[in-house]
Parts: sequence; C-alpha cells; structure tokens
Amino acid sequence: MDEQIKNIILDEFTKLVHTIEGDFHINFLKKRHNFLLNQLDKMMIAHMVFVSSFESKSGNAIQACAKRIARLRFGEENVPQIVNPKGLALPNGFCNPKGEQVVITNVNIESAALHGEINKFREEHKGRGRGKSRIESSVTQESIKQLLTIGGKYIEDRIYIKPVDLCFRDGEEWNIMEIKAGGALDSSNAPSNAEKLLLLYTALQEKNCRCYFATLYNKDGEGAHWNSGVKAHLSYPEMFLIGRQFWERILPQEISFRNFVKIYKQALTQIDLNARIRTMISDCVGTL
DNA sequence: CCACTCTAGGTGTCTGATTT
DNA sequence: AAATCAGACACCTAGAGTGG
Repeated sequence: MDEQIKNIILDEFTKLVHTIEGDFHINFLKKRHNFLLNQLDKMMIAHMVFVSSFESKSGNAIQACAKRIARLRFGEENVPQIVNPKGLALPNGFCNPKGEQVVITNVNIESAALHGEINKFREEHKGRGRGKSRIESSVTQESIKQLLTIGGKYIEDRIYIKPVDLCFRDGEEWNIMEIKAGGALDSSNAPSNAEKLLLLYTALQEKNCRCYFATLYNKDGEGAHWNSGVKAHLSYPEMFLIGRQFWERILPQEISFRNFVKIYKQALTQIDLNARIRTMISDCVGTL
C-alpha cells in the first residue's frame, strides 16, 4: 500500500516538474517587466519565479494525488470521474478532456436566480462580530439541506456539468470537498469558494451528502487552531477538514498522516526535486 | 496567436477586543 | 495602560481554457 501511494505521488509530481521546467524560461523573462523586482540579482528573481510557479501548479498535482488515493480506500466505483448518482443520460459523445472530476446534474446551475438564492442563503447565515459577541456561521451540514429544495425548483430537461475538487461515496454517504493548500483565502475569494461548494451540493441533489472545505496542511501548524476568512461562511469545525483530518479521511486506514508525509518526502527525494530545480535555475540564469 | 476569464497559489496591514 | 491576538479587508502572479 505504501508503494502504491508513493507511485501516485511520483507520477503526478514528475509531470509537475516537467511542466515547471518547460515554462520556467518564459516566466523568468516576464519578470523583467516588473521594475519593483528587476534590480535584484538574477538568482533571487529566479527563485521567486520558481516559488510562484510551483505553488500555482502543485495545487493541481496534489489534487490529482488525493483523488487517486481516495480510490485506494473507497474503490474506483466510489470515486467516479463522472459523478452522476441520478444516472442522467449524458450527451452523445460526451468526454472529459481535462481529466478532472465532474458532477452531472439537471439542476440549472447557470441560473442567475439560483446563484442569487445560494448567495442569499450564505449571506443570511454568515458569521459576524468579534470576541464574545461573535456569532458563528450557521451554514451547517443540517442547514444546507434546505438548498436541496431550492435546487429542486431549477431542475430542467437538460444536463449541466460542473467540475469538483473531490467527490466520493463513503458507504451510503456522498462527500463533496473543496480543497485548498493552506486555505488562507482572501476576503474576496472566501465567499465565492463557499458558494461553489454549496452550488455543487445543490446540484448533486442527494440527501445523504456532506460538504467540506478541506486543506492539505494546517497553515498554523498541525493541530493548531485554524483561522481563515472562510470560517465566516461555513460553520467551523463541522464543515472543515484541516490538514491531518483531510488526509486521514481519504487515506487507506492503515496509513497514518505521519506515514503519508514520510511517503511524500521519499517520493520527492526520489524525483530529486531540489537538485533538478537548482540545475534548472542555474541553466536559465547562466544563459542570460 | 492574443485577449480574456476563471481558478490556482501566496502574503500584508489595520483595528478593536481581550488579556496581562 | 500596554501588549497581544483574532478577524476583516486587501493585493499579486501563474496556469488552463476559449473564442475571435
């Protein structure tokens, strides 16, 4: 099992390193136009370029890993590429080119009126205030059930498709997850991320379904109290899976979070990420 | 091929409530 | 009263897809 997980990480991160190497030269040159930075030495700028690129790309890579790991635990059939619990008829020749997981629904998720209702729901249940007078968000696993009724009004005789970060069936229960790396979303991103999760829930139209805002790690340290703007829009902690909680939810039960982190480190050592990035940077800077 | 849009990731500053 | 902390609000760059 350890070996299977390691191979998944090797696979996804090898792809990642190739795309970073492919894009690096152009990203580096683009930085020349930023006069705030271009008096710094080239090495320094090159490192900045790498960080930006890695952070942006690695989210997709780890999301792909998470999906494949969940399949080890729950089985292929419970982590379908195309989530279609109602068995809706797919359009002829439907294919999913990007390889991401999608939800199939007949709820009109493009309807401005539906978006309005979801926005209203989130806004009315928003947490507010500080300190002792703080009122937490009342968007809970229970209160979101009313979105099913709301969504029912928008069912149409056609198919809509919506990408989802991770969606799987765990026994009788569906789980929808919006995954972020550290989850420190800014205040203008937080509401839209919460609404995306609620929209997916509304689209799925399943009573036995839970929604989670998940992060790959706890940005304040594993086990630490977690804070972010998203907490104003989803009830904490029941709608959240932070760091270890997230991984232990999808990892096969015999693999602990600690063990997983170890496997990840081994995989990246095997790819020799550090040395490859160093070589990439010095090659690029050296040609200028 | 370029412009545009959406999503991915990140960090910083300020203020009032709470604690010391 | 000073120090600390949590919450609110804010900005930047990269990548993928799409349509002209």
